[in-house]
Amino acid sequence: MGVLYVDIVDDIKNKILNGVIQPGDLLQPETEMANSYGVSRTTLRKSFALLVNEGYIYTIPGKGNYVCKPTGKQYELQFDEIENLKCKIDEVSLLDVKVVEPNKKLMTHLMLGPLDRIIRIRKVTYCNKKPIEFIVVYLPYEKGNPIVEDVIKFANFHDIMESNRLHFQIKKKISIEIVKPNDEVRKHLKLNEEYVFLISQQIYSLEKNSILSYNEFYIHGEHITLNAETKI
Amino acid sequence: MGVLYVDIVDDIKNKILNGVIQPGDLLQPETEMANSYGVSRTTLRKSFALLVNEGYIYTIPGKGNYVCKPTGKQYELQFDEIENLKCKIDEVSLLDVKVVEPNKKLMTHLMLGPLDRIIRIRKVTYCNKKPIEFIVVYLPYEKGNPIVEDVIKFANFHDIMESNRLHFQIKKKISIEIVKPNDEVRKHLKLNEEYVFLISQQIYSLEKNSILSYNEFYIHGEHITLNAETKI
DNA sequence: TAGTGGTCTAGACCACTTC
DNA sequence: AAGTGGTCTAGACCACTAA
Repeated sequence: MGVLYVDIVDDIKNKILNGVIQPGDLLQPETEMANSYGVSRTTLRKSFALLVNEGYIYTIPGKGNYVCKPTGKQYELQFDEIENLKCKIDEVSLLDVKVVEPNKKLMTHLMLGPLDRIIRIRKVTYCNKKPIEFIVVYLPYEKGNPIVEDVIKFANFHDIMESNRLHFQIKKKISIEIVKPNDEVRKHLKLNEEYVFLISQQIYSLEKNSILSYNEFYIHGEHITLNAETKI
Repeated sequence: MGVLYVDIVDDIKNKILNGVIQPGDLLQPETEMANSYGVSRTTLRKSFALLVNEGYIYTIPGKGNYVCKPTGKQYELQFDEIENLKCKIDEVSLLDVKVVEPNKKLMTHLMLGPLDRIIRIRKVTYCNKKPIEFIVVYLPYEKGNPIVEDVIKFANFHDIMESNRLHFQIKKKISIEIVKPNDEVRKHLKLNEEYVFLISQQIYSLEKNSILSYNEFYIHGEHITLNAETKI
């Protein structure tokens, strides 16, 4: 007896849960169902929009609305190279900034050719005076690229984006692995035989349809836990 | 010149990107903005619904619509204990099924007391005849719990849910860590000194407001990469 | 051609915030 | 009391799917 469209959503959810409607089933036409609920088609469609959004049903124009088959594999993960660390950061220190030639991996991740040049920025994050994260940022070399300065100035990419009004126009992908770090990484993180989390991140500009940055975060396993949960 | 509400969405996105509207800004009232676009308030509200959904604006009833400050930390992650593995599974072998007493960790994760009993099911996943994943499933002990059989029968939880019509009524949380496995895990995975991914998973029943299961997946680092990306 | 969902309108009433 | 967003209606026209 609350809001109509919510009541309808709940009712349809229940019908799905109780097996009255099965995954794959075709629902009644909108007009018909609106009548049987005693609401306007507009209101019913608002309910359907919610159900689609939450993954309960899907629509094929000209055909009808169908009950989804459940997947339940989709999780939401929050990741920020600074805030996700378990401990409080003392310092993010800049190691070096250098123009490098691309190897195969970088050419792939930054979508560049062998003649392009890349700016590499390396940082180490300290926590209780111990190095726990080794960050490598690769940027396509462009004369006077303002992002380079920002990468040096700001600790995390989030702050860079906020400062730059690139805001909504970017897409990021990450992949999470365990790796045995090479000597370089081991030296900077003062590790012996431990394995580390490697989170590689690609940042796309939707506007220019190019890759803004490829980053690698090597994180001491003890200092990070990633948490994720399914939505609704 | 396409669909009206999409054009409006694009226009507002552009205004945000070009700084014409800034994060935190209050937008014109809906009625007013509908007039200036020359559309009905209903259509304008459809545009706003999309912008809210994609994280561009948010609404405070009685006050107005505001431009969001960007976060860009939210990723979507797909996880399934079987399908995410890099290699093809030969076999999922059942090690044992046992009623165990809860330790502190289990009491927390399953929200049980010290007198409750827990069913523990352990499995090993093989790939090219090598063990690569060690699975431990903990279920609250209930007489004739049908899930126990399903856990034994099905390889992954997804299939169990599909078989059980619990479908949409569950919520899952995972946390991802690197751990140095104990002797037990090391034995089953035939490991020496390697570290492993530990993915712990809690499965909630929204219906009964209880925890259906607590699972641990120990996965050989070489055989899994988790991928996630920001939405939109 | 008939049926389906997709878009859009103009107007009504409500609850909430602000003054 | 005035202004805001939240809900809801009844009806119109369109594009697509299917027989």
